[in-house]
Amino acid sequence: MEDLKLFDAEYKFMDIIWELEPINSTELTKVCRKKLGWKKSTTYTMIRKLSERGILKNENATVTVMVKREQVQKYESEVLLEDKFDGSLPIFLATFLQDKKLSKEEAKEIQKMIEEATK
Amino acid sequence: MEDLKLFDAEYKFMDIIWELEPINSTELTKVCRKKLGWKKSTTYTMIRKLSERGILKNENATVTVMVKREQVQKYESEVLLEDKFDGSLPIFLATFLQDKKLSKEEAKEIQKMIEEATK
DNA sequence: GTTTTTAGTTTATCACGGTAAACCTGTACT
DNA sequence: AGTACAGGTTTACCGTGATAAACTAAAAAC
Repeated sequence: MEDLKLFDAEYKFMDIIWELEPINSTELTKVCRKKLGWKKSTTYTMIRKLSERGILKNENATVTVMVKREQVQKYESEVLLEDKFDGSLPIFLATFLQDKKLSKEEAKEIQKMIEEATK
Repeated sequence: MEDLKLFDAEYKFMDIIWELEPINSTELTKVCRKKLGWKKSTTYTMIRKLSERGILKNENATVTVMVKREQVQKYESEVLLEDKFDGSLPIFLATFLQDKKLSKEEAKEIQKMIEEATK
């Protein structure tokens, strides 16, 4: 699979694209100038690098994504769990929930998801 | 609070220390040489940088940690959730659990933790 | 008393992520 | 014909994380 690891600047950039795609590339340079303070060439460099990796596509001056936000989120979660928590969701939760309180709604939502993921 | 963000090399290094601390610094250079392929000076550079940040301590040639593994794990989890999932545990879980199955034991464990974190 | 080892510090190199200047080509407008 | 702008590419600089060479000083071993 393509490498879904996004560096910080790449992620900030993708965040904009996920929100606005499909978007004209010149328009995108303007948004990035405003939101990230980037020069035009910086945006085009990013576009090129990310298309080389199959993360997005630039055709006829229109930028569209090849990889959905969720795929990246999932990938990042799995890497974190794998690297830092021995791949164990219970261990992750035990650590994460320390000193935290959940609302009844959140708890219910989660219980339901857990049930549905149980074989 | 001190900055708990650890870079990749720092984390690999801390992994060793969390396992072996308290450990003599010369001994540590040998372990790092073996497990990470590092030269002695690299290990000492790491020791110095991490002690400047209050992550560990080196006294009388004995290295001990000031920050437990769990604190870093928790910090990293919170940053990921905050940055990538809008700080929402349900959203995180919905994404993470896609195409995943949990064993009955895992599910039970998790249900219990959720209950206990509910006010 | 000389060599070896321990326990570091100072200083430097290198790779790479982040950012951009400079340049180029085509097209639309005047 | 000349200017303006869209839509890029080529090339490069800069900061910093990762790694280490070279040097030092004290203690231990011989």
